[in-house]
Amino acid sequence: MPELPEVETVCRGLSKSLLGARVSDAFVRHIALRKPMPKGLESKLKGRTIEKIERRAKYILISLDNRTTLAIHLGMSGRLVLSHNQSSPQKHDHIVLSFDNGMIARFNDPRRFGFCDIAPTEDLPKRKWMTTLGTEPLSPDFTPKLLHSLLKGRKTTIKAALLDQKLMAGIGNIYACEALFLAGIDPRREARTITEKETIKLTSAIRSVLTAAIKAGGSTLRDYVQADGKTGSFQNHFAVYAKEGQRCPDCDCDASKTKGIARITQNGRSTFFCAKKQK
DNA sequence: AACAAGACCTGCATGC
DNA sequence: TGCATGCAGGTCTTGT
Repeated sequence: MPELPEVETVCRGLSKSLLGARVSDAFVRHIALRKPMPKGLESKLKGRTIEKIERRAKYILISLDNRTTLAIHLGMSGRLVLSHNQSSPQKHDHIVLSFDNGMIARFNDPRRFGFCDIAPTEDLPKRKWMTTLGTEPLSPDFTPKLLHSLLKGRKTTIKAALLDQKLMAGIGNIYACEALFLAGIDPRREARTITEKETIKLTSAIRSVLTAAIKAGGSTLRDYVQADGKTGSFQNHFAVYAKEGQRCPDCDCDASKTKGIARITQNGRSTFFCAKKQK
Protein backbone atom coordinates (compact mmCIF):
# COMPACT_ATOMS: atom_id res chain seq x y z
CA MET A 1 0.00 0.00 0.00
CA PRO A 2 1.76 2.92 1.28
CA GLU A 3 4.37 4.33 -0.97
CA LEU A 4 6.48 7.41 -0.37
CA PRO A 5 3.63 9.98 -0.47
CA GLU A 6 1.43 7.98 1.91
CA VAL A 7 4.28 7.43 4.39
CA GLU A 8 5.25 11.10 4.18
CA THR A 9 1.64 12.10 4.86
CA VAL A 10 1.43 9.80 7.88
CA CYS A 11 4.69 11.19 9.27
CA ARG A 12 3.45 14.75 8.96
CA GLY A 13 0.15 13.85 10.61
CA LEU A 14 1.83 12.08 13.49
CA SER A 15 4.24 14.96 14.01
CA LYS A 16 1.38 17.41 14.52
CA SER A 17 0.06 15.56 17.54
CA LEU A 18 2.92 13.57 18.98
CA LEU A 19 6.04 15.73 19.11
CA GLY A 20 6.93 16.17 22.78
CA ALA A 21 4.32 13.65 23.88
CA ARG A 22 5.30 10.98 26.38
CA VAL A 23 4.33 7.32 26.08
CA SER A 24 2.26 6.53 29.15
CA ASP A 25 1.37 3.00 28.13
CA ALA A 26 2.49 0.60 25.42
CA PHE A 27 0.78 -2.54 24.14
CA VAL A 28 2.60 -4.82 21.72
CA ARG A 29 1.08 -7.91 20.20
CA HIS A 30 3.98 -10.29 19.75
CA ILE A 31 2.97 -11.94 16.53
CA ALA A 32 5.48 -11.93 13.69
CA LEU A 33 5.05 -9.37 10.94
CA ARG A 34 7.61 -9.50 8.11
CA LYS A 35 10.03 -10.12 10.98
CA PRO A 36 9.29 -10.95 14.63
CA MET A 37 8.44 -7.98 16.83
CA PRO A 38 11.48 -6.72 18.79
CA LYS A 39 11.71 -8.33 22.23
CA GLY A 40 10.88 -6.10 25.15
CA LEU A 41 9.48 -3.40 22.87
CA GLU A 42 6.87 -2.33 25.42
CA SER A 43 9.46 -1.43 28.06
CA LYS A 44 11.66 0.27 25.48
CA LEU A 45 8.76 2.57 24.57
CA LYS A 46 7.07 3.19 27.90
CA GLY A 47 8.03 6.50 29.50
CA ARG A 48 9.81 7.78 26.40
CA THR A 49 9.13 11.17 24.84
CA ILE A 50 8.87 11.60 21.07
CA GLU A 51 11.41 14.05 19.71
CA LYS A 52 11.20 13.70 15.95
CA ILE A 53 9.20 11.83 13.30
CA GLU A 54 10.62 11.52 9.82
CA ARG A 55 10.53 9.33 6.74
CA ARG A 56 13.23 7.37 4.95
CA ALA A 57 12.01 5.54 1.84
CA LYS A 58 8.77 3.89 3.03
CA TYR A 59 9.87 3.70 6.65
CA ILE A 60 8.52 5.86 9.47
CA LEU A 61 11.32 6.80 11.86
CA ILE A 62 10.27 7.89 15.35
CA SER A 63 13.13 9.32 17.44
CA LEU A 64 12.80 8.93 21.20
CA ASP A 65 14.39 10.97 23.96
CA ASN A 66 16.95 8.32 24.92
CA ARG A 67 18.69 8.35 21.55
CA THR A 68 16.80 5.35 20.24
CA THR A 69 14.60 5.21 17.17
CA LEU A 70 11.47 3.21 16.50
CA ALA A 71 11.12 2.29 12.82
CA ILE A 72 7.82 1.18 11.31
CA HIS A 73 7.08 -0.02 7.79
CA LEU A 74 3.41 -0.29 6.82
CA GLY A 75 3.81 -3.09 4.29
CA MET A 76 0.77 -3.40 2.01
CA SER A 77 -2.10 -3.03 4.42
CA GLY A 78 -0.65 -1.17 7.41
CA ARG A 79 -2.17 1.88 9.06
CA LEU A 80 -0.83 4.14 11.76
CA VAL A 81 -3.78 6.08 13.09
CA LEU A 82 -4.27 8.52 15.94
CA SER A 83 -7.38 8.85 18.05
CA HIS A 84 -8.60 9.87 21.47
CA ASN A 85 -10.50 6.66 21.98
CA GLN A 86 -9.21 4.46 24.72
CA SER A 87 -10.27 0.91 23.89
CA SER A 88 -8.82 -2.56 24.05
CA PRO A 89 -6.68 -3.55 21.06
CA GLN A 90 -8.70 -4.34 17.95
CA LYS A 91 -8.18 -7.12 15.48
CA HIS A 92 -4.77 -6.78 13.75
CA ASP A 93 -3.58 -4.03 16.09
CA HIS A 94 0.12 -4.75 16.60
CA ILE A 95 1.20 -1.73 18.59
CA VAL A 96 -1.01 0.60 20.62
CA LEU A 97 0.65 3.56 22.31
CA SER A 98 -1.12 5.80 24.82
CA PHE A 99 0.32 9.26 25.34
CA ASP A 100 0.20 11.67 28.26
CA ASN A 101 -1.55 14.24 26.04
CA GLY A 102 -4.53 11.92 25.59
CA MET A 103 -3.67 10.66 22.11
CA ILE A 104 -3.69 6.98 21.21
CA ALA A 105 -1.61 5.70 18.26
CA ARG A 106 -2.48 2.35 16.70
CA PHE A 107 -0.38 0.42 14.24
CA ASN A 108 -2.79 -1.99 12.55
CA ASP A 109 -1.74 -4.35 9.76
CA PRO A 110 -4.04 -7.21 8.66
CA ARG A 111 -1.70 -8.77 6.11
CA ARG A 112 1.35 -8.54 8.38
CA PHE A 113 3.71 -7.54 5.59
CA GLY A 114 4.71 -4.63 7.81
CA PHE A 115 7.82 -4.39 9.91
CA CYS A 116 8.98 -2.89 13.16
CA ASP A 117 12.46 -2.29 14.55
CA ILE A 118 13.96 -0.36 17.43
CA ALA A 119 17.63 0.53 17.82
CA PRO A 120 20.01 3.15 19.14
CA THR A 121 19.72 6.00 16.65
CA GLU A 122 23.41 5.89 15.83
CA ASP A 123 23.12 2.19 14.90
CA LEU A 124 20.20 2.75 12.57
CA PRO A 125 22.26 3.27 9.40
CA LYS A 126 23.84 -0.13 10.02
CA ARG A 127 20.57 -2.05 10.12
CA LYS A 128 20.36 -4.35 7.16
CA TRP A 129 17.02 -2.97 5.94
CA MET A 130 18.51 0.52 5.99
CA THR A 131 21.83 -0.14 4.27
CA THR A 132 20.21 -1.30 1.05
CA LEU A 133 18.08 1.80 0.48
CA GLY A 134 18.85 3.95 -2.55
CA THR A 135 18.48 7.67 -3.18
CA GLU A 136 15.42 9.62 -2.08
CA PRO A 137 13.70 10.72 -5.30
CA LEU A 138 12.67 14.07 -3.78
CA SER A 139 16.20 14.93 -2.64
CA PRO A 140 18.45 17.28 -4.63
CA ASP A 141 20.76 14.29 -5.22
CA PHE A 142 18.18 12.74 -7.51
CA THR A 143 19.27 14.25 -10.81
CA PRO A 144 18.82 13.07 -14.41
CA LYS A 145 22.53 12.29 -14.44
CA LEU A 146 22.24 10.09 -11.36
CA LEU A 147 19.17 8.32 -12.74
CA HIS A 148 20.96 7.68 -15.99
CA SER A 149 23.90 6.12 -14.14
CA LEU A 150 21.54 3.98 -12.04
CA LEU A 151 19.86 2.59 -15.14
CA LYS A 152 23.11 2.05 -17.03
CA GLY A 153 23.64 -1.54 -18.12
CA ARG A 154 20.37 -2.79 -16.59
CA LYS A 155 18.52 -5.25 -18.75
CA THR A 156 15.45 -5.30 -16.52
CA THR A 157 12.47 -3.18 -17.51
CA ILE A 158 12.33 0.50 -16.58
CA LYS A 159 9.20 -0.27 -14.52
CA ALA A 160 11.05 -2.88 -12.44
CA ALA A 161 14.02 -0.52 -12.04
CA LEU A 162 11.79 2.23 -10.61
CA LEU A 163 10.47 -0.25 -8.07
CA ASP A 164 13.96 -1.36 -7.05
CA GLN A 165 14.48 0.24 -3.63
CA LYS A 166 18.25 -0.23 -3.90
CA LEU A 167 18.34 2.19 -6.81
CA MET A 168 15.86 4.81 -5.60
CA ALA A 169 13.77 4.43 -2.48
CA GLY A 170 10.09 5.11 -2.01
CA ILE A 171 8.46 4.55 -5.38
CA GLY A 172 5.85 1.77 -5.48
CA ASN A 173 3.56 0.29 -8.08
CA ILE A 174 1.13 3.21 -8.37
CA TYR A 175 3.69 5.96 -8.74
CA ALA A 176 5.94 3.92 -11.02
CA CYS A 177 3.01 3.57 -13.44
CA GLU A 178 1.98 7.21 -13.11
CA ALA A 179 5.53 8.57 -13.52
CA LEU A 180 6.17 6.51 -16.65
CA PHE A 181 2.92 7.76 -18.10
CA LEU A 182 3.83 11.38 -17.38
CA ALA A 183 7.26 10.88 -18.92
CA GLY A 184 5.77 9.16 -21.97
CA ILE A 185 7.97 6.08 -21.52
CA ASP A 186 6.84 2.53 -22.24
CA PRO A 187 7.15 0.48 -19.03
CA ARG A 188 8.38 -2.53 -21.04
CA ARG A 189 11.55 -0.79 -22.22
CA GLU A 190 14.88 -2.10 -20.97
CA ALA A 191 16.20 0.30 -18.34
CA ARG A 192 19.53 0.66 -20.14
CA THR A 193 17.81 2.02 -23.25
CA ILE A 194 16.49 5.14 -21.51
CA THR A 195 18.36 8.06 -23.05
CA GLU A 196 19.82 11.01 -21.13
CA LYS A 197 17.15 13.21 -22.58
CA GLU A 198 14.48 10.81 -21.32
CA THR A 199 15.98 10.74 -17.82
CA ILE A 200 15.37 14.48 -17.68
CA LYS A 201 11.69 13.88 -18.35
CA LEU A 202 11.56 10.91 -16.02
CA THR A 203 13.19 12.57 -12.99
CA SER A 204 10.84 15.48 -13.39
CA ALA A 205 7.82 13.16 -13.80
CA ILE A 206 8.77 11.23 -10.66
CA ARG A 207 9.21 14.43 -8.68
CA SER A 208 5.99 15.97 -9.83
CA VAL A 209 3.81 12.90 -9.28
CA LEU A 210 5.21 12.30 -5.80
CA THR A 211 4.87 15.95 -4.86
CA ALA A 212 1.30 16.15 -6.13
CA ALA A 213 0.41 12.96 -4.29
CA ILE A 214 1.80 14.29 -1.01
CA LYS A 215 -0.23 17.45 -1.53
CA ALA A 216 -3.34 15.27 -1.95
CA GLY A 217 -2.59 13.34 1.24
CA GLY A 218 -1.67 10.17 -0.66
CA SER A 219 -3.81 7.65 -2.53
CA THR A 220 -6.42 5.50 -0.83
CA LEU A 221 -7.36 2.27 -2.62
CA ARG A 222 -8.68 0.31 0.33
CA ASP A 223 -6.60 0.26 3.50
CA TYR A 224 -4.56 3.42 3.57
CA VAL A 225 -5.64 6.35 5.70
CA GLN A 226 -3.78 9.36 7.06
CA ALA A 227 -2.84 9.63 10.73
CA ASP A 228 -6.15 11.38 11.45
CA GLY A 229 -8.08 8.52 9.80
CA LYS A 230 -9.06 10.48 6.68
CA THR A 231 -8.52 8.98 3.26
CA GLY A 232 -6.10 10.45 0.72
CA SER A 233 -7.41 11.85 -2.55
CA PHE A 234 -4.72 11.33 -5.15
CA GLN A 235 -6.55 8.26 -6.46
CA ASN A 236 -8.91 10.79 -8.04
CA HIS A 237 -6.02 12.09 -10.12
CA PHE A 238 -4.64 8.81 -11.48
CA ALA A 239 -4.00 8.94 -15.20
CA VAL A 240 -3.50 5.21 -15.68
CA TYR A 241 -3.35 3.25 -12.44
CA ALA A 242 -6.33 0.86 -12.13
CA LYS A 243 -7.83 2.41 -15.27
CA GLU A 244 -7.70 -0.58 -17.58
CA GLY A 245 -9.86 -0.07 -20.66
CA GLN A 246 -10.44 3.61 -19.94
CA ARG A 247 -9.44 6.44 -22.18
CA CYS A 248 -5.98 7.96 -21.85
CA PRO A 249 -6.30 11.54 -20.60
CA ASP A 250 -3.67 12.69 -23.12
CA CYS A 251 -4.53 11.11 -26.44
CA ASP A 252 -7.29 9.55 -28.51
CA CYS A 253 -6.07 6.01 -27.91
CA ASP A 254 -9.63 4.97 -27.19
CA ALA A 255 -10.40 5.40 -30.84
CA SER A 256 -7.19 3.72 -31.95
CA LYS A 257 -6.34 0.06 -32.07
CA THR A 258 -4.77 0.21 -28.58
CA LYS A 259 -8.23 0.69 -27.06
CA GLY A 260 -7.32 2.83 -24.11
CA ILE A 261 -5.30 2.07 -20.98
CA ALA A 262 -3.78 -1.40 -21.05
CA ARG A 263 -2.97 -3.64 -18.13
CA ILE A 264 -0.09 -6.08 -18.26
CA THR A 265 1.81 -8.07 -15.64
CA GLN A 266 5.48 -7.34 -15.03
CA ASN A 267 7.42 -9.22 -12.35
CA GLY A 268 4.16 -10.41 -10.90
CA ARG A 269 2.65 -6.93 -10.58
CA SER A 270 0.09 -5.04 -12.61
CA THR A 271 1.32 -2.30 -14.90
CA PHE A 272 -1.09 0.20 -16.43
CA PHE A 273 -0.07 2.29 -19.42
CA CYS A 274 -1.11 3.85 -22.69
CA ALA A 275 0.65 2.09 -25.56
CA LYS A 276 0.00 5.02 -27.86
CA LYS A 277 1.41 7.78 -25.72
CA GLN A 278 4.18 5.81 -23.99
CA LYS A 279 7.02 4.86 -26.33
C1' DA B 1 25.99 -9.56 -9.92
C1' DA B 2 21.55 -9.12 -11.91
C1' DC B 3 17.26 -10.81 -12.53
C1' DA B 4 12.68 -13.38 -12.10
C1' DA B 5 9.75 -16.14 -9.48
C1' DG B 6 7.97 -17.66 -5.28
C1' DA B 7 6.79 -16.90 -0.54
C1' DC B 8 4.90 -14.45 3.12
C1' DC B 9 -0.47 -12.97 4.98
C1' DT B 10 -5.54 -11.46 5.22
C1' DG B 11 -9.59 -9.71 3.09
C1' DC B 12 -12.46 -8.59 -0.50
C1' DA B 13 -14.76 -8.94 -5.11
C1' DT B 14 -16.16 -12.06 -8.55
C1' DG B 15 -18.18 -16.03 -10.54
C1' DC B 16 -20.12 -20.55 -10.25
C1' DT C 1 -25.85 -19.42 0.56
C1' DG C 2 -21.18 -21.48 0.19
C1' DC C 3 -16.90 -22.23 -2.08
C1' DA C 4 -13.01 -21.51 -5.23
C1' DT C 5 -10.28 -18.19 -7.55
C1' DG C 6 -7.77 -14.13 -8.26
C1' DC C 7 -6.16 -9.88 -6.83
C1' DA C 8 -4.19 -6.03 -3.67
C1' DG C 9 -0.17 -0.17 -2.13
C1' DG C 10 5.86 -4.51 -0.45
C1' DT C 11 9.99 -6.85 0.36
C1' DC C 12 12.74 -10.93 1.40
C1' DT C 13 14.59 -15.34 -0.13
C1' DT C 14 15.71 -18.62 -3.50
C1' DG C 15 17.34 -20.29 -7.76
C1' DT C 16 19.00 -19.51 -12.41
